[in-house]
Amino acid sequence: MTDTPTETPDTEEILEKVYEPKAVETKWRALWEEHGLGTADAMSEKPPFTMVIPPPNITGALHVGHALNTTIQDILARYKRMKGFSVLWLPGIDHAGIATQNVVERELAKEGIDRHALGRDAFIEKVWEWKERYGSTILNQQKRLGASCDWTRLRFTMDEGLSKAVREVFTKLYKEGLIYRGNYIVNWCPRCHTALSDIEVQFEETDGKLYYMVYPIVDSDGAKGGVKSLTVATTRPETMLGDTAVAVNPTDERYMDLIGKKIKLPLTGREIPIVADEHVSAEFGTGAVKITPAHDFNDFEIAGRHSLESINILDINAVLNENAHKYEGLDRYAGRKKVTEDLDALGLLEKVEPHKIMIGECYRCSTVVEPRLSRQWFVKVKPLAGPAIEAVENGSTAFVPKSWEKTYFEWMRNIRDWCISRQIWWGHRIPAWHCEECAHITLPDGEADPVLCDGCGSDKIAQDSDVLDTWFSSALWPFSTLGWPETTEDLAKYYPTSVLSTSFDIIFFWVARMMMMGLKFRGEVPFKEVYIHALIRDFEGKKMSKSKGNVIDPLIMMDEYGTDALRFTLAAFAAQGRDIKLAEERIAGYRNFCNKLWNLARFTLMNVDENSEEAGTETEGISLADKWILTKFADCLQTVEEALDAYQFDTAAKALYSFVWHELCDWYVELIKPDLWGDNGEERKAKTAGVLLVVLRDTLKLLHPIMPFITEEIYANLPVEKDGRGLHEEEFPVAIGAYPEETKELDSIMEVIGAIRNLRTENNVKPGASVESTCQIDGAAARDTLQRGAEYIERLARVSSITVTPTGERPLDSVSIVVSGGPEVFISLKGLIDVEAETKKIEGEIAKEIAERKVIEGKLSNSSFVDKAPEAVVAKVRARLMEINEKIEKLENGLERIRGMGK
RNA sequence: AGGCGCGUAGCUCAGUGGGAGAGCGCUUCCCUGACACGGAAGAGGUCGGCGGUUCGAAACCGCCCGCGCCUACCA
Repeated sequence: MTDTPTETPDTEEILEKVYEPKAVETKWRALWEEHGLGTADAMSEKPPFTMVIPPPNITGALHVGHALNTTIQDILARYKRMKGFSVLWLPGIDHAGIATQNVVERELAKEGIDRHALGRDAFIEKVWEWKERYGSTILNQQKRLGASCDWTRLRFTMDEGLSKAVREVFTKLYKEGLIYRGNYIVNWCPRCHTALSDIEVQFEETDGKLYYMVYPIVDSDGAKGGVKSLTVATTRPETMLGDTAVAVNPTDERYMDLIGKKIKLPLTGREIPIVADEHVSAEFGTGAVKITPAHDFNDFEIAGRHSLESINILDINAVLNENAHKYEGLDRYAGRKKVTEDLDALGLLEKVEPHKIMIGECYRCSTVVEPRLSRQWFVKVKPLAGPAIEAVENGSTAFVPKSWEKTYFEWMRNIRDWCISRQIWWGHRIPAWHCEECAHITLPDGEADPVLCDGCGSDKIAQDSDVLDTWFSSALWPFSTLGWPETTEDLAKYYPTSVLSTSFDIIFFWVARMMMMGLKFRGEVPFKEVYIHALIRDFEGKKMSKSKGNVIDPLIMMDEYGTDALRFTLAAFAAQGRDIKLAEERIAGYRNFCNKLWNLARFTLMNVDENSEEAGTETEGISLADKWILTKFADCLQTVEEALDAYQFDTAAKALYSFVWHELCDWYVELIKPDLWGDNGEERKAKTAGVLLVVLRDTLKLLHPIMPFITEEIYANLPVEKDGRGLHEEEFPVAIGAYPEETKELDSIMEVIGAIRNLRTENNVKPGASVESTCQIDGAAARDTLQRGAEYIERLARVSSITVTPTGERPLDSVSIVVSGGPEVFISLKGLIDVEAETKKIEGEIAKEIAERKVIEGKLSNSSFVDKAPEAVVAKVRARLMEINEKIEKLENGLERIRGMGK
């Protein structure tokens, strides 16, 4: 390939022809870590910028939602670092109690081991072993994305420090009466064998049935009209075994006389009362509701109001228990079948109708949850929610986009007590000790576990066997990770955090709870802003899920297209307030962009040397094209900066894309090639090479937060002063200069180039052939501009000669285009003109312009427009009218001449 | 049922009171000394519908239609 080794090295030796991300990414990941890129310095004088990563589930693997959120945070972290902040981006993972326990139990099951046989301590040891082996998977995947977290401050919710925070918070809340224990109905997962909080249940609309069951009334003779029975409607007939009442609305005339009477419950023979309750809707079903307090949330509340008994008919597996008598041992669905069959046989099943119902499923294992009565720990949330609501109302914490505040308020204002106990082993064990002798609950005072009962002094106390909801520890994340409850430098420097980036579905689980805990225990909001990013869906707008098989795996995408391409895609689609429909072609498109940038760098390296940077920094004597690109760069810089400050990642990405591809590559590089080849002297060559280098250097800085790998690699190859710094350590660039007048000039020259190119294509001129061109325009200044651009026009439009004249005779054998507000542009075709086509084209043009003129004239003849619209607008419209008139005149002249040629 | 959001070029989406835009796809031509993961030139839209406000509406307001999501105790 290289045959002239004595000359400047062949470009192939500098950079590959096509960008190959793999090696570059591996190299820079290692170097960044070596350089301590993300390591924060709490002693720094710089202002702090803090983010805590939403800790991913330790059992998880990176999905495209993580990839988006990690990318967003990394863009912010790198941007803020370059802007001079002391950035702490703190990474971590949560212990995911239920999910992790499930995973480890499944592993053990393969070896035929049950956790109960193993025992609690041994099992937990197994979980830690598992964590050591697999727990870093997702962290490594985040590193692969380029995440510039402070990996020296990595935290895990089960760390000693964080566990200390959990115990401190639990104890304090209990002592203040904000944590209590009680027997309530909760969501129960019959597969995970634990209680779940309200929001851990996901509702799915399902095709269910509404069963109408006949309940005989005891002593019906006394009732008016001799009513002998009552029909109730239910979606869960099997629960009738646990019915303890039937309720009707007190104002429902159909049933008024029955209130206070009794039902003889079929199949069991129990007698239960008919009660009146406001909650019952007379319109739905039959207006009479069976009440099963142990297995329905509403029924539980109604039971409370009427002091009804609760009969639990299901065990922890949702299998009917001894209270279900002869149905004992059937699971809930088999029980349903048998109960309905038996009722039907007795003639007590009136009818069955199809009915849509919302069924709750466990968010970890999708098993249908069972409302179940049990003793659990709860956080009394209302007193904590108040300040958390206020903090958002008064702007201490702001949501971006703001519309999410409504969701937050909605939930916070209707919040119910939070069930925090879980009947599993993996997690923070509840720091409460029960006394065998007096039933008193003893809490630790300090770090040591209590040994004696606070109440009676007995030493027969045992720690509660439940663990806390994982989200309980997550709620402390913004301050527990900084060292709380110790007083630390990190806490002083970096709390409250600056922004939390997360997805909307986590507002309830996490954001709201962090707000409550942060305010309660730090007296300050945990973050000043909450950026709610988009949800990623597949190309059809469906939620991605493994079962649908429509997931886009970010790891595969990184393999195939490069990490920068994936990151850029995610940024470019991260418009606020809208879901992202992601398709693989998008990523391929931005892979091409990476390659474009790469080749721009190759081109630059071929044309610059170690003196170029200095030459480019001094703007004296630079060319029209140089001034143009510096101006466009300044515009791009401003757009990117404003966009990133406002979390408009799509705007930033698109501005960069269009600047690099269309302005830098398509125009500037093409314009300056003759300069770089020395056609216009050595001085010009050196100057332009300088501007090219400096613009590329600063463009890399702008791009770096979004595409860290490729920009770092190119930057390392540029002959610019680095002082041993990598791009990630550089400051964000500032504009070198802006030249609006010259930029306008070159823009108008480009329009002429566009016009000539258009004429060439329309008239089938071979791409290689040169043509003669004439530009006619009145006004010396306009002609000067074109004259100054003559070289550019000749080169980029392949014109052999260009003549600039005032408006006048049409050149022989030519076709033309009128540039609005610019010249009439001709190219000569020497007898190759298709007169008919040309005539048609011009006629079409004229028709279009006349139509527009009509609209504009209409505006101007409307006195209220002229009077009321701002002057600038009216002036603009007037100028436009002149432009159009001029254009029409030229077109008409042209048409006349063309017609003459046809004869 | 309530809340939020969306409906702009074939597809994905910007635009949010004064001349309809981008990317991808498509058509035609071109391997010109950074790049075919490329270059040049094009075609393509009653801005969901109907009313209203305004000199002026894709944008603001109201209603309607369609779609999505979240919340909810109609069993």
